Amino acid sequence: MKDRPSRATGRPTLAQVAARAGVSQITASRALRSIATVDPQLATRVHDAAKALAYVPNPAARTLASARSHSILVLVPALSNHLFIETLEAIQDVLRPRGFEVLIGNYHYRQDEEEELIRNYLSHQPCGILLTGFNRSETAARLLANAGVPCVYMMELRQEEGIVCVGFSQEAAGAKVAEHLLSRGRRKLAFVGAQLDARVLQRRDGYQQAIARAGLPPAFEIMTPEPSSVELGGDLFNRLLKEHPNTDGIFFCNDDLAFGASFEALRKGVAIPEQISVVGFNDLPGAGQMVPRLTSVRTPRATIGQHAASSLLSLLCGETPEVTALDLGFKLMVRESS
Amino acid sequence: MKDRPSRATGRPTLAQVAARAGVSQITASRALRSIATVDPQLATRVHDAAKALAYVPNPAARTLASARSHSILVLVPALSNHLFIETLEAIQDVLRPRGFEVLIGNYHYRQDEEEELIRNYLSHQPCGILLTGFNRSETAARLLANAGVPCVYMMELRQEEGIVCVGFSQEAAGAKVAEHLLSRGRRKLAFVGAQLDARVLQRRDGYQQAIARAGLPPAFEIMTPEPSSVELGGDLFNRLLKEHPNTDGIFFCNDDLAFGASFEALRKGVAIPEQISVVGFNDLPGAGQMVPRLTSVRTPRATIGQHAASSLLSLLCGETPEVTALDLGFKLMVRESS
DNA sequence: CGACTTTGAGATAGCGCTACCTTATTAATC
DNA sequence: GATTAATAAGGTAGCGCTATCTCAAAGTCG
Repeated sequence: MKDRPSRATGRPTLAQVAARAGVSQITASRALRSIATVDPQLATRVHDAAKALAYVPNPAARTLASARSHSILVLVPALSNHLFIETLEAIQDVLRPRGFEVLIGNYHYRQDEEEELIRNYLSHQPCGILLTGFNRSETAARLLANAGVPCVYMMELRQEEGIVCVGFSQEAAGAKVAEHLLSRGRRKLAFVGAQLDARVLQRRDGYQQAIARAGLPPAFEIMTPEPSSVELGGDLFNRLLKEHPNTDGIFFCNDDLAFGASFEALRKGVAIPEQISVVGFNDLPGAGQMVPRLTSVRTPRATIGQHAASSLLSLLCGETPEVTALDLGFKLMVRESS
Repeated sequence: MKDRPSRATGRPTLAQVAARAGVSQITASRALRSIATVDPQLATRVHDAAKALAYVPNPAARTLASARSHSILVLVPALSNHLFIETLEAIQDVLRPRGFEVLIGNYHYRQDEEEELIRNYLSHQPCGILLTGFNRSETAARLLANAGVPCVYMMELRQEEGIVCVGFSQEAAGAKVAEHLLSRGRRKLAFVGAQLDARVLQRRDGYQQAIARAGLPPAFEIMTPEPSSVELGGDLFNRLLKEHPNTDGIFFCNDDLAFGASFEALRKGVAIPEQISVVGFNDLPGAGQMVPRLTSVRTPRATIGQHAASSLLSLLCGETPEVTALDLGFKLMVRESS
């Protein structure tokens, strides 16, 4: 048994820790991984030795030997949206302290890119994957299934055997917005959506259904696949005013669009909320400072990240959560704009 | 020589590729890594075999054997700031197609957290590191130096032997803002800064120096270490108006603060730019849509990421760039607010 | 109380690659 | 034409860990 520092990094190896603790290498390995079958007294000796040598395990060696890394892949459709940043941060706050490394994959709302990322990152043998929603290519889904890596889905809910997900009902949120606008006496409603991912469409559906339930004609829809931006919000608002000048309530699929619309309204002298009520989505920082302060749906994005990460940890321990579809709800923040 | 699929992933191994190509494993390895000493004809055979088997190298094995991974660590002070997201995206656009994996470390503007991230990620033996600015703990700097990993510094410039950096002069940008406000006839200037990192202070210095050069008294400063936010911008603006009601020009250290101030001004009826000129920094998306449209300094954050990544790649090839401090400049976007 | 299980520790053998050394082949030099 | 130098391929031996098997010691039961 050799016990010398690592060739490359010059850092101590497990063999050195074992030698110092006076145990075999494999016992040291087990002790450091907190595997039950090691005597507590020996385990303490090993931990002391590791601390004294400032031992840090070599992740590559660990991954090669065990065929599973300690990294967790998180796939999000965008980083430019503050929404996912907060989710990511919450995930990291849970996983990093427990010794997991978080790999971030941004697929820019593109299925082919997501597929490519999955293909690439699977070669790193992640021990778990966090995914956004359920809408992905057949191939991507098959890759995930074949890999046999535990997955947790975020943002959307689905009651299905073997699927663990954390989110809220996008439909219910859309419905809530419709009910709010109706309660304000608005009757000529519109929906403005961009970057039409599954969740935007679900919100739209919930919104329209609530309007239908109230016995009103469907909301006019302006939808574009372009990426959302403040600027686009202004453009779509102008288009809406031109096509349907008597609109009195608008649900924007996200706050960025609503911000842009608000600026245009200020500029054109369109009175919000007197002439038109405006509601956004996500309650991004800044929504409460807008002029007028923007009504928006606060989504539990940080909490979703936190619970998704925790659920994944449970799965890694072999536990099966009793609640497989965790609904964290949402909150309509009513402000001046409606 | 065994040539069977990987135990864990079931995926083909290098041995299989070699067998199929009728060469030794090491030759296959060299061919796939494009090492010159292999016959072009053999190399083609190897590449064909790899393609036929859909071979993907095992990064853990590669890292363990070569004591160097194919991952590049990028350390940024925040993800919540759109600025760094754009830089990150540009970095990934350069590095991912070349087979490098990008590891993102967010240290939340905290030196101790940066140090911890460096310590942690060095165990993954990254082949290069991209850092933000030069301001870090002694320990962090020593860790980096000892690791012997090529580094490129972003956002700030420093002419120093052996340091490769890509950015722009924060001082010059600050000075440019001062000159612009002075050219608009503003004489009672202020500087409002939050999240006081080195770059904010450099902008402030440049701003004050330009004011001094014009023979005017220094700008009044409101500075707070709190994280920047739209809301904070409004608060600091109100504080400034109370303490120095005759201020006629404000340089906000970033756009978020300027946004918040603009909203407060609208709400209070403070006329921008008639009563006070306002200038932001970074020219975030939305600055051009604000009411009034915000004058801001457009920073080359995407280009910085792109060039920093390219420079790092050069260093990895053993090349030494002739320009070690690449100044990408900036552009003052003059709009309605000034 | 002897056969059986349980438990904790160690020895061994890789994981899938690449560094390094060695050998075979060809080119270059006097 | 013998010696040296350059070049290209292969053999071998790990990288630093963990899975798996083995074995001794201690507990359990009818």
